[in-house]
Amino acid sequence: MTKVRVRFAPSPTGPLHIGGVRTALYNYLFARRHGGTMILRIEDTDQNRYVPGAEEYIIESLRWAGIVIDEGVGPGGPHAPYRQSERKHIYRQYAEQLVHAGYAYYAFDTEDELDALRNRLKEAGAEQQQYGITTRMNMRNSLTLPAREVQRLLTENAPHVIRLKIPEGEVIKLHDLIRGEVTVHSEQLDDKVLMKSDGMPTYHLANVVDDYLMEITHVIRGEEWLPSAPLHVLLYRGLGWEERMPQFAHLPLLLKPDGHGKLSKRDGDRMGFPVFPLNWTDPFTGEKSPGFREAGYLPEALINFLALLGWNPGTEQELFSMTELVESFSLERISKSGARFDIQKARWFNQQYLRKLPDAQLARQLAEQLKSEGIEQPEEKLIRIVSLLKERITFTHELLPQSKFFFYAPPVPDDSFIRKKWSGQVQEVLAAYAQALEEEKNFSADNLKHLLETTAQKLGIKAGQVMQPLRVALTGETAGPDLMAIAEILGQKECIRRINFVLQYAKPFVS
RNA sequence: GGCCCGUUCGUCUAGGGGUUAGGACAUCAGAUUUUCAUUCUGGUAACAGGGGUUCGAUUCCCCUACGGGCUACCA
Repeated sequence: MTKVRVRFAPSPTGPLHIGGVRTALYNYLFARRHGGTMILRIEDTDQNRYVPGAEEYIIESLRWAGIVIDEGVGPGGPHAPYRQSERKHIYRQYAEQLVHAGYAYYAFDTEDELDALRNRLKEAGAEQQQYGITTRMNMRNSLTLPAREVQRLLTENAPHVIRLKIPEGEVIKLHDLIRGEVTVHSEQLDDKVLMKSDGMPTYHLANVVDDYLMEITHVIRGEEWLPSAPLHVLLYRGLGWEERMPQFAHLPLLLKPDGHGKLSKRDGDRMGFPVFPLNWTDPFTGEKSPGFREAGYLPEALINFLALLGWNPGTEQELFSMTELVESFSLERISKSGARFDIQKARWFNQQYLRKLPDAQLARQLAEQLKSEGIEQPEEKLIRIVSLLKERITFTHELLPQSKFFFYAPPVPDDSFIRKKWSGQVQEVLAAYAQALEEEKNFSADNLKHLLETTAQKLGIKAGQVMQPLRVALTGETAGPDLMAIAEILGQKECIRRINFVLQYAKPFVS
């Protein structure tokens, strides 16, 4: 096999959709698996839909996700430029080549004329309203107009497009690596515009020309392109490039978590999760879209989650590093049907990956969060705190809220809690415990626990019965990590102070 | 509407002519724990329907239903 070359070819019309990230990922995995090249091409042939910042957003998203671009916009390469707007000058000659070979034609119809055609067909109850085999001879184009008239219009620079001339009565077959044989009758296809009147190519022409020129071997893209794939086959054929036509693989779509249709930004907003890799603010409307990065997802977790949405390794392994994904990836194991987007599973992956993070790294994150509160703490202490928390959280941003009591003395406990859990006996044990802590030299969790047990025992009660009150005294919470480990970190003075504070407060309730 | 693609637990999926139809997330129950979480154990839960082919079909074929995509001088 010739050297694998694949491309990810988004259009810069807004933030990159999460489905686009998955498409990029599969391209990347396939390239790496076969020692090939991953190319980024920007398909900005629609000047009306261009959104400033979108291209940068795409590049930053891929970088964050760990998808490395070998060639294309960014790193450059032998086929530069990789932005289609900058390649504008190269498309027209191919379109004209098609015209000369009889595979395409000039069309001069105005928008009104096209509308009229559609309406006419609609009223006549036609199955499809298209500019094509059955209708092209009724329109104003180089097939119907005298040659001299066409020539005149062209030299006068009259607005026109170039349309593909779909052949009649042909069955177009293409082999899709995921779906197998796909068959379409040419009558179903319309005479797609190849060159627009603004001089830009449409997607169909540009993608075929560029894929050929850039020596793309495999086109891996979303299923929404499947219906136009036969058209592209015709283009390769007309251009005389059929020999070097890339292989196609049309990926199943990412679907809404509930209901029907493909995943959209609305679903994320509605159900409270991102559908974009990074935060995005629309430069025109100011509308904000949340991103996975800012929502606290680790790129490795998101990638792992995405990889398994539509592909599986055939083993029971669930956790994959990028390297492992590369090793096991294959197009054959991509499923054919769309995959519902289940954010629960994404959360689970994040939890798994968060646990694997070194304590020092989590401690740095916590230090960062504390900084915004104007608090500074020794790294060594933060590492101890973080090690207590890491198995209990899903996102790093939970670090601060879950550890606040280490840095702030808790407020007085709820009256209702006191009424339920407090007693003279509890009060007595806690007082004795605070007393014992005063004299304690060894402030290790083990020792503190032992001390609590013996203190409680002496007063004829089990340690378990004062655990909860003690937790509230120390942390202000009724749930949390191992209390004795917390006490150890809090330190002698702070523990005693907090216990005494609560003792004072609770006195009126028990006397 | 037309065309194309698809359909295994709630979700992601494995499997495949004869299986107790497997795993993961979620969910439920139990165990552990000073609480919560974790962890461990166990449970509930699926081959869309109808016809063929076959000794036998969830698996192969056809039809129906349902779902999705496309149907622009957008990608």
